[in-house]
Amino acid sequence: METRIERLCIDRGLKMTGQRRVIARVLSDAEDHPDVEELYRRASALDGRISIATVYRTVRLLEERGILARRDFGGGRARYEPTEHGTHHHLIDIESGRVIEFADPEHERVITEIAARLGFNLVSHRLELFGRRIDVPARDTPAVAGRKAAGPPSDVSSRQVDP
Amino acid sequence: METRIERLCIDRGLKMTGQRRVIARVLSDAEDHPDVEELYRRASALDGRISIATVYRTVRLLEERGILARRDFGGGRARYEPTEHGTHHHLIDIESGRVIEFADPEHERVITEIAARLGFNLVSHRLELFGRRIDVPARDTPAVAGRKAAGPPSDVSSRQVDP
DNA sequence: ATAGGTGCAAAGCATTTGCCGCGGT
DNA sequence: ACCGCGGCAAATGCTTTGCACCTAT
Repeated sequence: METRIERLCIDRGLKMTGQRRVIARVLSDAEDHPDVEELYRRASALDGRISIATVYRTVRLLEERGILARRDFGGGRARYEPTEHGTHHHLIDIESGRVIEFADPEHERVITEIAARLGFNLVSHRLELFGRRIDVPARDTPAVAGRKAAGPPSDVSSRQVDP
Repeated sequence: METRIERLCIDRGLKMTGQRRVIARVLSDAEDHPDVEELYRRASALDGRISIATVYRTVRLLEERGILARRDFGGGRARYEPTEHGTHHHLIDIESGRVIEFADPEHERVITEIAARLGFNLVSHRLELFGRRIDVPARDTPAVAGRKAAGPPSDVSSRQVDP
C-alpha cells in the first residue's frame, strides 16, 4: 500500500526506487523522531539491501523538498520527523529523554511580536523546553502510555512520542 | 590587567596558564558569539603559541564550570558566549548571519506555563528566532547557515552583536 | 535510452584524545 | 616536586562523496 510520504515523493516527481519506498514507509510509520542510524535499522529490517549512505541521501533530499524536518535535540545526531502535523515544538524530559510535542498559539503570538519589535519578519524559529516531570505520587499502576498531565484545560495541544 | 573571565577562573581554582589567560581575555572582550575557530584566530593574534586543541579544551572546561554557554545557531560549529548577562535568546538575521540578543518576560511566563500544563518543571530551554529585516529592500543575498543543525527553531530588551 | 539512484569505501569536518614534555602552584 | 596543562598528530563520530554499476521512467 502507498504510504503518505511516498505519495508526497511522487507528487514532487521523485523517482521511486525500492529503497525510497521502504524509507518512506518507515518515516510514515514513525511516531517519534528517529535519527539516521535508527531509520537505517528500521529500513534494514524491512529490506536489508539498503545502505546507510542512501538513508542519509534520502533524508537530505526529503528535507530539501520540505517533506521532512531536521531536528537537533543534542547528542550530536540529527533527528527527523515528517512536516505534516502543524507547527509544534518539543519538550524533552531530561530524565528519560522522552520527547513530547506541543503547540501553543500564545507562544506563536509572543515571538512574532518580539521579532516585529526588533524590526524583523519571523521566518522560522526553534523552541525546545527541557524539564523534569513534576513528581506524581507513585501508585499501584505502573506509568504506562497515555498518562495525561493533570492541570487546567488549556489551548496547549500535545502529542506524546519517543520511547 | 586581569579580565573578568580570568577572575572567574581563579575563583574556581583553575590553574592560570599563559594560554588560558589569553583565551580568557579574548572571551572577556568578545561582544559576539565566536566559534572555536574564531577564538583560536583571535587568541593566536595575541599570543601565537596556542594550539586549537587548547582552545577546544578550554571552552569545554569553562562550559563545565558554568563560565561559558555553548550555542548552536546552525552551520555545524558550536559558538560560545560568557554566561553573565541574564537570560536572553537570539534572533538570527538569515541574510547576514548577524545575531541579536533579546529577553522577554512574557515569553518566559508563557513557556513556564506550557511546561506546567504538560506536567513538567521547566529546567532550561532554548529559543532561537530566524528572521529577515523588515523594510530593507533585498539586494545581494549572502545566505549563511549551511547544513547540519536544523534551521529553526513589550519590554523587549536587546543587545546587538556579531559582524 | 538515459538521467538519476545506489553501494561501498574513502574523504570531510568539527571535536576529542593519547602521548609526552613543560609549566604553575 | 607534582600534577595538571599544552602541543601535536592520530583517532572519533556523524555525514558527505567519488566512482562504477544499476534501474525507474
